[in-house]
Amino acid sequence: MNQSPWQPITPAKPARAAREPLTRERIVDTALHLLVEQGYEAVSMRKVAQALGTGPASLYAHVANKKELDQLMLDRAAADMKLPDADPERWQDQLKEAMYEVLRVMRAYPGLARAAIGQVPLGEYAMLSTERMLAILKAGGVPDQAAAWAVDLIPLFITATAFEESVQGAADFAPEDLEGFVEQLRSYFGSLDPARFPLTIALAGAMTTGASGDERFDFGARVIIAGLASMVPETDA
Amino acid sequence: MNQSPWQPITPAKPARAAREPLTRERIVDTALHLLVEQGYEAVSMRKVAQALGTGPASLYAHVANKKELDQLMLDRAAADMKLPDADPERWQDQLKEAMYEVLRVMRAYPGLARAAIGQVPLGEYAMLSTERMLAILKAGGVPDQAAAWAVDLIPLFITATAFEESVQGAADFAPEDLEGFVEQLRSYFGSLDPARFPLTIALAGAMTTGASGDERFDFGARVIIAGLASMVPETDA
DNA sequence: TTCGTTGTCGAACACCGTTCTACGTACGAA
DNA sequence: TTCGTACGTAGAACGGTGTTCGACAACGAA
Repeated sequence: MNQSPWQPITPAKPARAAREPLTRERIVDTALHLLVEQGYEAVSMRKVAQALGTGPASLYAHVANKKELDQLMLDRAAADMKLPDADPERWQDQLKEAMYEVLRVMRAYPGLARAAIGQVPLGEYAMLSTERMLAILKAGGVPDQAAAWAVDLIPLFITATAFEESVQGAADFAPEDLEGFVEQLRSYFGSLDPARFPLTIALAGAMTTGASGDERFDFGARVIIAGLASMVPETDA
Repeated sequence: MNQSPWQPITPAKPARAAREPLTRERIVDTALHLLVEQGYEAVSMRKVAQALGTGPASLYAHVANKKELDQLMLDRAAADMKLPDADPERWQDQLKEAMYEVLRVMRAYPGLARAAIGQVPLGEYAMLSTERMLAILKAGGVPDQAAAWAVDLIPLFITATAFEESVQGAADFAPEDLEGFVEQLRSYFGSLDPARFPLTIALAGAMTTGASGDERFDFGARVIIAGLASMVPETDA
């Protein structure tokens, strides 16, 4: 403003020096903020850059690519997870608590599951969660190999659940239409050919139960925990 | 060729009438072929149209959008699944067979899991698979509600597994590098801070076992089947 | 002070799904 | 047989994506 407009001596001193510099941390912060605010679709390199007042190319000095940014967001989110200390007396309850806690964080960052699925979580916080889950399993007497695979299976289940929810959440219909959709589904099941789909028809009600809420997730958690419990070698007690 | 080039009487009669017309079936065929040949990334509306010798806009007369095309591919693939007839004596074995069969088809169409996850499979063939799986579960005495949720949980697990594999398959490193990657992973686990990651270090070997092959999947299948078995109410026998 | 390294960032590339719109062709009605 | 219309075709374009290029500016070391 106070400079001659016809002779741009150092063109406006872009006020960039005044602004705090771009860092990996600020980028992840902004990305997560965008994720919480507007969902996973909104987290594009362009939108993150725009939110930071710059162009997309600038991000690549701090982040290798979008996938790495996803991983960084994931690990930042993993820091929110508070898993219980292992208590041999209640390992099954604790395992379920832990599963709900992971799901809670996944839900807090809708769409993050999309980044998490199929990626080995190597971030520090994610690995701390794994460590705690291993402790619970070992406290319960689950054999080493089973425990090792379980800490792969359990996040897989939770992530897939969260992914599913995020897909449905990102779909066109609003959550309040969900009940109507389920109703539609149930009547569709009921209208099938009874000769070919007898069980689907008979169980139409059961299959469409628990579309919202945690009933389905809780069932999966129970199945997994019971399955793991069956692998604990019998000792005394 | 045999027409005067300077006076295009009926401009070349675009040989389009000679070509068989576009149909939904041909589109799905081409898309699946592309999927098998080049992976999920290659299945774009543009590439499918190009393979059919036309432009992307033409597809929209037969297919609502990409998502519907994904669903159609999925159901076509589901037609390949051959699930066993229910036999009460061997329901657990049969359930595992069924799970492997679904996985086999998912693997035959790499990346299809990406389309399947989070979608209620309503196609005819997909629902026939569900029906057969319900039959196996009911033959085993699994309660109705558990069976109904199980036919949701089981495909979720399989799809997530296939998804994971397709992500790793689409990654930069070739499958032959996988062993090296696993080795790297193991040594990374081993180099962690023993005070904070004692179990991760102790189980580094177990956690990196079965990266390729079916060991991990088999474990998941065993856990789920055992968990379901524990829900079968005890009767005689 | 000069040099070289490093972060910044507008522009561009090659894609993507989808829509608009003009154009032919084919078919039913007159 | 002719006409009108409705429908499938498809080029072009819109707005979006991740990523790369290359010019530029800022700063620390020599």
